[in-house]
Amino acid sequence: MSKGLPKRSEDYSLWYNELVKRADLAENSPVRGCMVIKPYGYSIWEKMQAQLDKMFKETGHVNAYFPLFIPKSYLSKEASHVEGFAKECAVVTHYRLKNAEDGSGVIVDPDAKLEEELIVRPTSETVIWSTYKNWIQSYRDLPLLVNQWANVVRWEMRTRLFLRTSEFLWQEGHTAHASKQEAIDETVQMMNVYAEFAETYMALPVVRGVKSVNERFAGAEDTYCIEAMMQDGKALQAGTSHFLGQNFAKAFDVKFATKEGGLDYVWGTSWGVSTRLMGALIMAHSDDNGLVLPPKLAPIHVVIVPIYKGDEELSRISEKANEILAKLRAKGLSVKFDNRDTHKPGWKFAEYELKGVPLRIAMGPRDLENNTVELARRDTLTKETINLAEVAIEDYVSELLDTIQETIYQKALDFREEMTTEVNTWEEFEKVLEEKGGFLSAHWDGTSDTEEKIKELSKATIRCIPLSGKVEEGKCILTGKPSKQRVFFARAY
RNA sequence: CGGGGUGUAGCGUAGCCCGGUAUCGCGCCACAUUUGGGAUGUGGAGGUCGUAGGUUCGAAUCCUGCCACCCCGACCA
Repeated sequence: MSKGLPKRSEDYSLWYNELVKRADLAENSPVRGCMVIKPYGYSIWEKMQAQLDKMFKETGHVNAYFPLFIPKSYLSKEASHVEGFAKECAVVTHYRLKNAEDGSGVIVDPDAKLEEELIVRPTSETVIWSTYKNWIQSYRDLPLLVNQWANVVRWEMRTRLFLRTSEFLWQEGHTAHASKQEAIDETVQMMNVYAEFAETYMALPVVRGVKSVNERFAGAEDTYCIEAMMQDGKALQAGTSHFLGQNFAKAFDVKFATKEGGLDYVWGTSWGVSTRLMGALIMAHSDDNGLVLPPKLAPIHVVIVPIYKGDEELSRISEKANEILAKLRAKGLSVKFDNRDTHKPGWKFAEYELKGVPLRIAMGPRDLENNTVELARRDTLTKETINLAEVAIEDYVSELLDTIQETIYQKALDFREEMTTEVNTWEEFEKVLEEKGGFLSAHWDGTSDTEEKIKELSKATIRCIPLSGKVEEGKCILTGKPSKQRVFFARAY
């Protein structure tokens, strides 16, 4: 491994790719478009999962698991849904291999062709709704609030670690409701859960909004989303929540007996976030020294690095270090004491910076003499010396971690604000997009044609119609037709 | 899937134009000296040059096919 990461300012995507690999988050696999998520990367994902799962349970959802394979016929039941996914589905056609007669290895046994081909799920609406048909008879069975943690496959042309891979991990919530309003409320609620997760845990400020018709989920009536801004000025969709109307209920004939004695189709929602959040986390906060992780998602909060000459000194430092370690752990913090003698302190400093550990405590003979430790913050790269007689280290560290979490969030928020520009003419739009990037808050006439045209001309898409957006009369940036609200445009991942 | 680029040791590379069995750095192993920001020295291990063919006495090098990866488009979370 060579020193130093590529600079963000020189080659942002190279920086990202290298960082993902060098920080031991993930690597490319032998299978095209798929990734190996390495233990360190996976432990961040596990922390995300744990928190999200808790939030889902708190809002009344339960977990279940549905099959990986979907009969081909299911996918064609909802017309716009097929259209949305057909181009990127992996298909299972056979169920057996055999040895080639010429000894060249195994081949697909042509006699083992499946009666009906199976699709590797690109998303599970179809299997789940076909199951819900049996689970729902009466309004008493509603609402049905189910989530599943799973992998899905979308055969992507161009892949990038975490941001877009052919197989990825995610959660998909699928709910069924007796009324339209209740389903809409659920959709909005889950968007808000995602937004809260992003902001509080990932320290990632997001814009809550609704997708335009072009950008919304195939099969949905409305797609709500959270959009984040990356350091290179490109937007990234961090989560989506869909109001499905009665589309899937009608496609899979899911009806229920109403309280009033009638029979009606149920109302559905689905919502998901994926390992793509890992990409967002990396691109939002990290710097040229490596990862910067918000304490709430960092697998290791604090690393203690001893500086010593000889075994005797190490054992004296270890004794003190273990005391501190015990105190910090008692506070519920994840602490690592790196007493490996195979690497020098300087090497370890660089290593933990690369991996984004929020706080580093260094302890050497001088500290032992003075009863101090050196505390270094990953986010600001600043150091301070703490006198252990004057402050309770566990309280100090614990508060500092909270400060770091806030600082990272605030920095990302400031950046997002700075990268959000109101534009009023097409010339301005093109200029800002080219020279600055970021979100462009602009008027749009509300038609798909115009959106399409803007995309062709500028490569920018409507990221969302912000829920907190300024409602004001204006003229469409491209056509000059009347508009009632500003929407957010950006080039996006 | 279109356009461009790259495949040489675990990683990064030189050599390719001009054919003669592979260079350097990092990492790895051993020993010694080191340890408050990626240590130094000495010795050592490690390569079917992406892959399959072809040309040739001889191919990393020339030719053809295929594969993978990267960048830019179209598609998407």
